[in-house]
Formats: sequence, C-alpha cells, structure tokens
Amino acid sequence: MLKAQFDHTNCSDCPIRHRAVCAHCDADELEELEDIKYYRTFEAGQTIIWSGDQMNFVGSVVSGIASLTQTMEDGRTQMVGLLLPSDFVGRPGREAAPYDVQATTDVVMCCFRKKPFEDLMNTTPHIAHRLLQMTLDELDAAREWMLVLGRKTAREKIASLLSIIARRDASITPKDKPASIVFDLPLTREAMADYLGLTLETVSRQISALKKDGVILLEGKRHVTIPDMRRLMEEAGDDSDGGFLV
Amino acid sequence: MLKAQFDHTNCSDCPIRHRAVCAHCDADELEELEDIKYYRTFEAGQTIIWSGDQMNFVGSVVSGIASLTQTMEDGRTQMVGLLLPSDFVGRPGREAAPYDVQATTDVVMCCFRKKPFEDLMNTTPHIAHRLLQMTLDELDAAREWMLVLGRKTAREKIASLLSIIARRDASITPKDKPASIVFDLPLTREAMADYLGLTLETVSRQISALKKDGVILLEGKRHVTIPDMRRLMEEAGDDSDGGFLV
DNA sequence: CAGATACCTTGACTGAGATCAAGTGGAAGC
DNA sequence: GCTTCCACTTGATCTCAGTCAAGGTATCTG
Repeated sequence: MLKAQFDHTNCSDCPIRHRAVCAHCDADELEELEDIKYYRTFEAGQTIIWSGDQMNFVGSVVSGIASLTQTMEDGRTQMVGLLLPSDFVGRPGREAAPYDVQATTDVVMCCFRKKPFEDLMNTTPHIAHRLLQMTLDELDAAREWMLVLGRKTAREKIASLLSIIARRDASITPKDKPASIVFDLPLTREAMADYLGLTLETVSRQISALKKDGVILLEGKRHVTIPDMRRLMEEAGDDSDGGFLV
Repeated sequence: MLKAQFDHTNCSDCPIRHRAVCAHCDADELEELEDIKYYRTFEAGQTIIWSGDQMNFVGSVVSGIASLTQTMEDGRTQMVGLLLPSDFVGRPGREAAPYDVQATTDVVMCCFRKKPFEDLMNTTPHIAHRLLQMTLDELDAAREWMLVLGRKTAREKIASLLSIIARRDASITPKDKPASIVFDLPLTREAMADYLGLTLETVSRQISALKKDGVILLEGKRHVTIPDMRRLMEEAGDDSDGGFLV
C-alpha cells in the first residue's frame, strides 16, 4: 500500500534539495548531513510524533503531506500547521513535542538525530540561517491563518484554504497558465474542518455552495478546478493581488 | 502625557538585557550593538509600523505593549500578536512589513537600523541563535492561539486571554504567592475583541459573566483579581498544569 | 454477491455570538 | 457645573454555523 516515490538516497538527487533546511549548504556541509540522516516512511493516517513525547529526531518532509494538530481534553481538535514537502519538523533546543504530527497522506521524511543536528547547526551558519528564514515564513503563515480563523465566514474560510492549496500547486506547475488551476484536495472534509475551525458538515455545505455558484468545479469529491483564480481570491476576502504564503 | 520609564542609555542597565535578542551577547558584541542602536518612544494608540511599509529598522520592545494586527478591506481586524517587553519587532531579510504594529500603551523601543543589524547577525551567532529561539517561541504561541481562535467558546477565549496576561505578570512578580493574582488589563474591550475574534459586546458580556460566577473579581473596568488560578485555567479549557507561553 | 466501512451530502432544528440600540459612569474641557 | 466624549454595559433580536439525523456512494471483505 505504501508506494513511496522514494528513489534517491543521496542529497544531490533530492527533490527538496533547494528548498529544505539544507538549501544553502555547500558540498562539504551536505556531506556532514549525509552522515547523520536517515529516511523514514509513514502511511496515511499514522501519527509521526505524539504531543508531549520526547523528540529524538528532527527532519524534513520529502514527499506527502503531514499536519500539526492540537487536541483539547474533550476532543475538540485544531490543525495548526500543514507540512508540505521541504517543510521542517521538530524544534532544535526543545525536548518534548508541542503538537501531534500526523501523516495526512503517505509521507517520506528525511530525519536527523536531534543531538548531532543541533551540534551541526552550531557550527554551520548556513543551516541555522536557513532554519531562521523558514521559521519566520511559518510564523507569517500562522498569523495569516489567525485572521482566517478569527474573522472570516465559513465560505471565506473554504475559499482561503482552496486558494492556499491552489497557490502551492501553482508554484510547482508552470506559471504561464494562470487561467484555470486543477488539483486534487489532499485533505478529507474532516481534516479541512479541523484546519478551518468548522464542522465537517459546514465544510461540505460550503463546498457545495461554491460549486453551485461556479467558483469551483468538482469532479468526484476531491478533484477541483478553479476556473478563475481572481474570483476565488475575492471569495476568500483577500482582495486581488495581495500575495501570501503557504 | 508620555511619561516613559526610560532612564537608561546603555545596555548594561537595560531592563530587558537578559531576555531580548541581545540576551546571549558578550561584552564585545554588546558594544557593537550600542553603536547602531537608538531609542524611540510611541504614544498609546500610535502606529509604529504600517503594513506594507518599507521597514528600515528592527528592534525590541523595552517597555509598554504593542500589537500586531491585520485588517481586511471591509474593516474586519484581527490581532495576530501581542508584543511585550523584550519581544522583537521586524524581520531581518524582508523588505516590507506584513502587519500593522501599534502601540497599545505608551511604548519605548530599542531600535537598530536594519542593514547594520543584518550584517551583525551574520557575524554574531549569539544574536542569530537567540533570534531563532525567540521566533520558535512566537511560533508556538501563535499556534496555541490558533486553537483558541478556532475551537474555543467566547467564555473560554476570555479566560484564555486572562490567564495569559496573569501568567506573564506572575513571571515578573514573586512566584511564592500563587494564591491570588492581581493585575491591570492592558487592553481595551475592543482590543481584546480583536485579539479573540469576538465583538466588544461579547467580550463585555463574558467578562461580566466570569465576574458574576466568581472566577474573577473586578475593581473598576480594568483592575482584575484572580482568586483561584486553577479555576481560571479550567474555564479556559487548558486543563490543570499544561504550561504554555505568552 | 451481501455486508461493512469510510467518506461525503443534505435537511431540519437549535443556539452562541453578532448586530442594533439604548444607557451608564467617569474623566476632560469649557 | 455642565457638556462632551470615551470606554464600557446591558437588552432585544437576528443569523450563521453547529448539532442531530438520515441517506448516498465507492471501496473493501468474506
């Protein structure tokens, strides 16, 4: 069942080589990383790290999608981060994990044992610097999301999520066709609800409404076409051009 | 009107010396910082940085409280960060500011011109490392807040905010009296609403309700006493001991 | 093939919080 | 002392999203 697209073993062939925490490393530094890295795969639905657990590794998502979630005692859950390929997992300098990390799809991770990685960080400014930039980007994304959670309507929330996923895909697929964007939703309705602070019924209703109004086209339950990205952005409440990040 | 508690000019006397971005700097490094630093004061209500503006400085909050806010075209606003003394403002490596930064109370900032600070960061691992830790802390706080915004009830939101403010004060005032905590709210009802994703009427109603139920005591509109911190934490939905940061 | 399961949709009703509106209390200004 | 203003409170009503419930569809299993 786990058919990981996982056919490289050294960093130079790595699909996230130029975007992950190792992006700015030179050949020597990469060699040091090679020594402490190992790959792990996780099936969709599996928990990668439990909140409160000791973290003994950090690493990068190579392929697939993982999510960070917080859960209250009574079961209410909120997704607080979506980890895409090249995103970093774990926190140098902290013992215990603050959130659950779950594999939303099948996931391949490039892991580093925590202690050696921390040592390497202290001697390799390229890594520390890159990690700071990535963390600042994540902080911006988290704050962007706070606006979505705090002030947007259900319809705007769905549109916001779709536009984030669409934009991510757009950055991977050619940019010269901004006309119509096509992608598969990597999340179930329930996962979307957890991300958006909604119930899955509301998610379903709003997706149906956006479909009825022609903002999106649906084929099956997951295959989405955005005929007019500008229209979607308006529905999301992010007027026009304002670019924000995943 | 602006009576800044601002009676130091060199770093060794600085009240945030041990907690700000300069915390780990040694004497030599501090001297370099002294050369590029300058102080600015802002009155309550003043905007320190406008979203989209070129940022030509970064810096630390020395005293007072500032807030990061995002605003939609139709006027809906969401506060996405609360900056307390020692918190860092600005983002090395980015040109434009992503949010408005506003002085909630009178604020004193220790500013560094951006370019020299970036240069210094590249040559001073102590600063870069400290900034990474602070950014990771802020990211944790932002994600904690996402749970509040996405999944908590109005009453729980208010209790969460009060417990954050109480905990911050507790970390400044002596710890040996966990029995009853007293502080002044540094935010208007409207600012609380913007932070919590509520309306100011709902904030007012829930504060009244918590008062009526004996969870808090109010003297005037701003002076709060928490007779039983554990009770407040329960109301916030953060069961018992689970510690989280400002 | 029947039955189970996971994921999704839709409908009817409810309720928490928003909205609209009026009023209170205290400080500042004339 | 009176007015004005601002921050806040309280009440009445409305509405959006939650809750509860039923049903649909595709995939998997024995």
